[in-house]
Amino acid sequence: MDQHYDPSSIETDVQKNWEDTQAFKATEDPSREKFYCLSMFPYPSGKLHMGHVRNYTIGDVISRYQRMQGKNVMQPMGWDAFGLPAENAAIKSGMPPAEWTRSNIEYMKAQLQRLGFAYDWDRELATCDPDYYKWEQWLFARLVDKGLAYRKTATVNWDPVDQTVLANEQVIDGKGWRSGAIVEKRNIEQWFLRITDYAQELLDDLDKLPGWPERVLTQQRNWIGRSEGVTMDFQLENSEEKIGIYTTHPDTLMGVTYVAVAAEHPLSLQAAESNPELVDFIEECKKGGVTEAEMETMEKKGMALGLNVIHPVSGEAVPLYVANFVLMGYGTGAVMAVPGHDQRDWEFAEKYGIERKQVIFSADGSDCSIEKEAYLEKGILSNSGPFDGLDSEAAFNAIADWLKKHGKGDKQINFRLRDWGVSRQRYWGCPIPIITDANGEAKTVSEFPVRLPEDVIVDGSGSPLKKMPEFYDLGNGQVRETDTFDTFFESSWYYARYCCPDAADSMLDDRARYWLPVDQYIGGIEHAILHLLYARFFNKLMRDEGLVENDEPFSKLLTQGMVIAETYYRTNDDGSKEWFNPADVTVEHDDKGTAIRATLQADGQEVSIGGIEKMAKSKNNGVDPQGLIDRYGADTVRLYTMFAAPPEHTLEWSDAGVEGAHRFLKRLWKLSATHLQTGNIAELKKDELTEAQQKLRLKIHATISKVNDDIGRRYTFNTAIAAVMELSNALSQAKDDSDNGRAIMREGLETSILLLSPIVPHITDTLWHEFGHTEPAINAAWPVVDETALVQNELQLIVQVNGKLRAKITVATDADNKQIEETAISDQNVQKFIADKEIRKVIVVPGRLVNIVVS
RNA sequence: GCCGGGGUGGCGGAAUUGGUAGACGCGCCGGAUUCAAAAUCCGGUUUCUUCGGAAGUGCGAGUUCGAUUCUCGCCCUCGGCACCA
Repeated sequence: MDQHYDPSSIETDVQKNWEDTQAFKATEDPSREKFYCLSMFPYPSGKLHMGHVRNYTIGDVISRYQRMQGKNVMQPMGWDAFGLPAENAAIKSGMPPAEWTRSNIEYMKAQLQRLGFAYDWDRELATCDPDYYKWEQWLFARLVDKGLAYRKTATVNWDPVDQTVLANEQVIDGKGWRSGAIVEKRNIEQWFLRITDYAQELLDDLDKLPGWPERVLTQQRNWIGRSEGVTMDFQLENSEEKIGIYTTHPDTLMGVTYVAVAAEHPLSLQAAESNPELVDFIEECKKGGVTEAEMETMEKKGMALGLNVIHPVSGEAVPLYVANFVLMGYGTGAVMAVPGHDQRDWEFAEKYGIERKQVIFSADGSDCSIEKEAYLEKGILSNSGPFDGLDSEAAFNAIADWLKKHGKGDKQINFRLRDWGVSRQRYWGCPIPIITDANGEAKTVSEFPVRLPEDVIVDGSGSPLKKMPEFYDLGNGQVRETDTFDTFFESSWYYARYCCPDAADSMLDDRARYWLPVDQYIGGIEHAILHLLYARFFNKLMRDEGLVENDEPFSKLLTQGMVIAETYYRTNDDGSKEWFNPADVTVEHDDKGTAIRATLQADGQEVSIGGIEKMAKSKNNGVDPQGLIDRYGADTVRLYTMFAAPPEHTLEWSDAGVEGAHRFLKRLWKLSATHLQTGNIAELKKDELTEAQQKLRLKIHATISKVNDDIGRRYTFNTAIAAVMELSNALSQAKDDSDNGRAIMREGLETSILLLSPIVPHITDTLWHEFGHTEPAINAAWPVVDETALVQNELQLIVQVNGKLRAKITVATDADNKQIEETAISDQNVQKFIADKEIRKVIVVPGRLVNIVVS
């Protein structure tokens, strides 16, 4: 065999062999245990970035490991092909989005293949293909029929210069990204899906997902935001008009001293007609930031409307305010305010001199004063008329019952989650299959797909569809919808379509019921809420349509961390920063290895070392995977990304680390080549092993056991690799030319090769053949632990005195505690520390340590 | 402001159930090889030290024979957030 490791030639050969033998084609086989491993599909933006490489390597390692465990593995790949970047590229280059997207797909597919991922490419799909999107049009039509999709007016960002709707990310500081014009809010008719109908189930079923990270579950729970409370009406004084409010603290109802409405509330707008000051205030509220962080920290402001409302229980009049912290979009746009028991209300009352009334008192007599801040604990009611003496919990029910009995309110469960607006006033997306007739009546189309015209010019002034009567004008006053779906629509069900990508007569078929749910889903944490929530919702919609049987689409979820890298910059005269790519910078270190100086290779002059940040165009710190693959081969790139950090952590890019990974592969190659030169190997005689040989075999089998746990259960690929590195270090140190010695070397090398094969599949497959195997490594059985190799006659224990390490002793495996104690105490160094002291206690932890406690 | 992660050598990280802190890799130092360099190989590498040891996992307490691990308080940092009544 060649003494020299040449990744590019072996990787080409191995990949060709996989392709020729259709090695990763997945076929349904009910007699075998299936394993569906899915990595989130990429948006075809042009070329792969490091985040993709990391994501897909993780998925590939899991897939290949499961395959070697004997499972029937399916790992597909496809393209999230609709979206805004294609339109932006079209504006810049004039290339139609379809063409741009398809050429990107072609290039990126070649990159994925070059990395050697074990995909079943026969299942490839692109969401911009009519054969794909026709089925979501079909499903949408079903949802319209069922009343789960409906049309209502909603607000969008409107660029008055470009005459187009803008996505949130196209609005920068309130201005259009291209025109710079001040963005306006416009109300237009849009389609919504009733995800709120599924809010409770989406919440409850989170409990069925123990294989999801806790923080994703928490984020989803918070997003759904279930709360139990009470709705009730406050009547306007001297009027028939009522204001509905929602509260989660009805127990504090008797402490209400004012009611506040949102700036956009009808009552507030009405009052503004005769109050110019109020008009100004409402305008001011519109301008303020709307993020949660801004809201929580901003000054609480309001204005009295000069009206009173009647307390539903006491009949007292309390003032009505408009306040900047009340949101029109949530609940009823009005709140009851209890300054005594809500900190925000307390601050508002303090500012405007409104009465604070205490109605909850501590049960145990501890301080519950509301002089300095609101009292937020539960307690006993007082100053609450008929409800005095009840505790908070009992009062919740008693007050709710009272309101219901008197027709003034009722219990209600609220969700933060709102219905999903799916209309986008965009071109490059799936057409919404709706036709509006001359009477303004919307109906679904009956033939699918509604094809998106692809031969168009995108100039940035609105969707081309709106300028194509041949698309929308159907005659007789019938008009086709020109909006397209939110691209989350496509990504909400692609995982199911992979099971049967060629199903021509239905959205899904029996094959989906074989493969689903996805056993392992891998993707970025940035999708923790929206994509994963929508996909879960779609799964339930498809289930209720009889298309799938499972309640949840993804049994296990792994969220990989970001890829980050050092940044380098120079500050220009005008204070702006120019960023330099790490590849163009040389870093000098001091004797300890601390970076002290960085220079630009081009001019040799110094550059500033910035922080370590997420790889991004804006900081020019991205590392192009292609260059690394060309230089080191796919295996090295795969090995480094899996070795540098556990999958959930951020991964800090290091060129030196890549070198190290490459060095390891070279050593493995060399060690194998050297061993193979020693010729034929006799069979191992297990009962004639020397102590050193036993030790080495123990290391081999302990490594198998460790790697099984690390890859199969913990997904800590970095420690699995470290374990094999340890084994290979031990093998290279063993200089043993005896028959048994060479047999153990063979065993150790073959084991290392198979254990590493999910991670670095090309070099291992090549070596596997060099070791005389005719079947490819992907079809080899996973190494099995030889339990007899793990048996030890003696083991090492550590000896502590008062918890401090003082000696290491070797004892027989079957020694009893008394013998162990004696050996420990008689140790010379231990004696030094216990000499003239009294032994108070000896703790023996079997197989681990002895701790001698002395006074 | 709220919610959720983190904090261990010069660096990335390891220590899985409370039991040898720093595995493995990088970097750095020394040596071998070389005309020389690259590559490769061998050895060393937490800090302090009177060379016996001592200290040490963000800071301060606590529980324990024993704490990176558990509890309480604080500091820093990263991520998420839709004014959530």
